[in-house]
Amino acid sequence: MPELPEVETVRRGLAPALEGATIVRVEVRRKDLRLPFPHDFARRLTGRRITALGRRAKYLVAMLENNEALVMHLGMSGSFRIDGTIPGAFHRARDKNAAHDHVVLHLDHGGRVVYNDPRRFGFMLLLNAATLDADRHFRNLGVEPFDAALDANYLARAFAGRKAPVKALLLDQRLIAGLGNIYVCEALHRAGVSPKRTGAMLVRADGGATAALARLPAAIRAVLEAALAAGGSSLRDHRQADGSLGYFQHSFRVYDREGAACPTRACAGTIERIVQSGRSSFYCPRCQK
DNA sequence: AACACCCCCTGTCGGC
DNA sequence: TGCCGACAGGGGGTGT
Repeated sequence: MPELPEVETVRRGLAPALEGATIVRVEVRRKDLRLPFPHDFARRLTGRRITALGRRAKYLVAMLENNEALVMHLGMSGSFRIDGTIPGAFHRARDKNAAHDHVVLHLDHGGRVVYNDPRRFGFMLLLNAATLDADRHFRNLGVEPFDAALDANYLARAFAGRKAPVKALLLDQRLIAGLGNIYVCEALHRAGVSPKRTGAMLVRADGGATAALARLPAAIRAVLEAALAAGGSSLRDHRQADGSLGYFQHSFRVYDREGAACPTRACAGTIERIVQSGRSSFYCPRCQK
């Protein structure tokens, strides 16, 4: 499911259940997800206290007292739910898709955090917290969208000479970490930039950002902020850890709206769907140039 | 290097 | 109703 707003919403939902809690038992119900579970996964988690739950890009990072970090990626269909009695947290009943409950963390306060992932594109890692940034999953990650380092100059340098379409470049986690297909489509629409434009086309001959490129950082942050305020987007009934449904999908301007009228004021365009690097792009050919 | 394509896996939906 | 192909919020590997 998740892009940055969804992962961050999951983090906020799980934090009351995990931070300060000690893992007393771990159930691992299969040998792997997208990747094999780390060696001695359950044993290495058992008895450990979680000091903080953070996020980097689309990764959740649970810091353990013993200087290891439990890194969790939700892939396309991963979700967490909280079972049992946890002060300050919401709970929801187990659903019928319990067949895809792959990991259960039993915590010392009596509650459980359950990882469910039908497609199993998610994965978990146990890494040395001190050298997390050097791990192959982290070392190439680009700037966080809310970091001030994401500005017109950064994009101009990153896009210069690139023949790939801006759609693909914004999806590249090595440039900006945390964007996915939905929010790239939405940000491009807000900035009035066609997903088909190449990186190089958005950079001036002198290496500076074009006006269109300069609109992107604010457009990215605006859509992410709005999505965070809505608790993320819920597709196919995906629920947040607290059982609630994010509702930003009702605010999509282009994503999954092929054939609909462009919502831009005074634009008479119609949203189209095209495929770029194997993934759908939704945009308005009229107001995105 | 940079880019396009394929794969992992399961579920759902639209068309016939 | 059932079957079948297309497609889905990600990311990593491979080949050109």
